[in-house]
Amino acid sequence: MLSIETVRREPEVVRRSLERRREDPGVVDELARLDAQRRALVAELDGLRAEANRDSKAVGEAMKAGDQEAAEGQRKAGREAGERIKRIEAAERDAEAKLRALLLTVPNILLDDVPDGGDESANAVTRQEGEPRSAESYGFELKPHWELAESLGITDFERGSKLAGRMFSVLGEAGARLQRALIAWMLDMHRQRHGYSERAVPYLVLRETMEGSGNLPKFADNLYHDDEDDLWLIPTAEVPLTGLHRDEILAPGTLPLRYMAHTPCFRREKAAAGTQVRGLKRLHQFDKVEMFQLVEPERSAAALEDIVEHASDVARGLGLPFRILELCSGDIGFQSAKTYDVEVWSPASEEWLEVSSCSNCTDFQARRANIRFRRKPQGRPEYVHTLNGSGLALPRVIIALLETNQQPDGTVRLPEVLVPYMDGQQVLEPAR
RNA sequence: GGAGGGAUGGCAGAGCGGACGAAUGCGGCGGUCUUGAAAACCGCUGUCCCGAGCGAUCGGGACCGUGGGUUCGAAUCCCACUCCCUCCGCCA
Repeated sequence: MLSIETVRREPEVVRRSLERRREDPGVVDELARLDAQRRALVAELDGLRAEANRDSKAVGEAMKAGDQEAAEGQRKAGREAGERIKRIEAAERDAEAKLRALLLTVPNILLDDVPDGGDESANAVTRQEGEPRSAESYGFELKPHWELAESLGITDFERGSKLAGRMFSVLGEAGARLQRALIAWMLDMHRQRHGYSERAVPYLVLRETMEGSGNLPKFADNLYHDDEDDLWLIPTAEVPLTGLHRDEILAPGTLPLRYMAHTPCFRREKAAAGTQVRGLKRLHQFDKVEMFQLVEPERSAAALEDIVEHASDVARGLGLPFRILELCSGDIGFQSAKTYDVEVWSPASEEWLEVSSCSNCTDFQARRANIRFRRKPQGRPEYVHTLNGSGLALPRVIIALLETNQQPDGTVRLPEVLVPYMDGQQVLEPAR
């Protein structure tokens, strides 16, 4: 959520950011109108309440003085003021609710250094590591991951669909073990080398928690929801991790905070309904390791670079060629002020797969979730900046791993770092 | 699911319907003392909104789990809800 003060004082900044996102800047005027309306009501209300407070006090004094007549007069005045207050209060509440509802739909203000562009074609490749090999260079016919995964016992899509419908999978023994190894290795790396503290969080959260991270009210369509208890299935661990310090004022010296969590992620993928995506590339439920940071505002730009590096370390450690994309203004998500994507190479389909999206959400989520900090014990509270990044999304890592390391006989070599996590196993072999 | 108890400032913990943004203690900050530290003593110490000022700050308003109600006036009375604790039942 933007600060209404920003909208009031620097409307042109907000407008320019919306234009760069290819969104309608008209909301800015509507916000200004609602804000002015609300402030006028607040001023009137405060005046009336001051008056009513004086009346009440006068009743007490008159009674103490034994002047029943004066007390009754003041009592009547207070009663009348109370009635007016009730009316204005209702109007003020209404104005405030309207303002907030609209404010909740406005995306974060982009950082200045975000490259301009309308869609993903304008995203800039900032760096690449490892050579993305062509399918041809392997010297044998590469199998696409969905074939490898089925033959190696990584996936069992038929049974996945039987259990839960389309875009769900069952991981077979090899897949389940491989995923568990990857998760454990990633978490260990982020803890030991990058200083993240692990959390195990709820996968179902309250509406307020979803609002805090920015997923509601705007993106309800993409979320699974339990009507009976109004609980929402998380689309990413970013949601509960953002909620962790909701309504808190962090003491001096607390920041920066680095959290990570492994969770399943649930996405309705409504937009993808009807599109043909094979295998593990797009699922309604997938596992992910998520990194999350809370930092002082002046440190968030550097922290974003750090997170990208932490995500890169995962791809690097697995020996997967990857590249970093700097998203352009039109492609950046709602909560984010600046985003980098990390993509790994899929040699069989010869395409880059997004395995991580690293975002600096500045104070946007902190404001919604009301997460503040103090620089000094008696200092004024300020909003923190929040950042998140996948580290990494598991199904697509598995895709790249299988395709990149496959051998002519249909087996797949495992990266060295995973061997200890796989009980010494070095090669995945077709299940019989 | 049933019965009972509770929710007050960073923490602990008081609070006859008016003088309560709220005693007291602890903690924190600043100071006195000290070579330094501790102890002792003194002072300060919540958040948000509106308005004024470049600003230190000042004026007004709101907030004692949340939402409603009674009243001229609610931390205090009434109702509903949420969460926590204890006991019973059920359960991985």
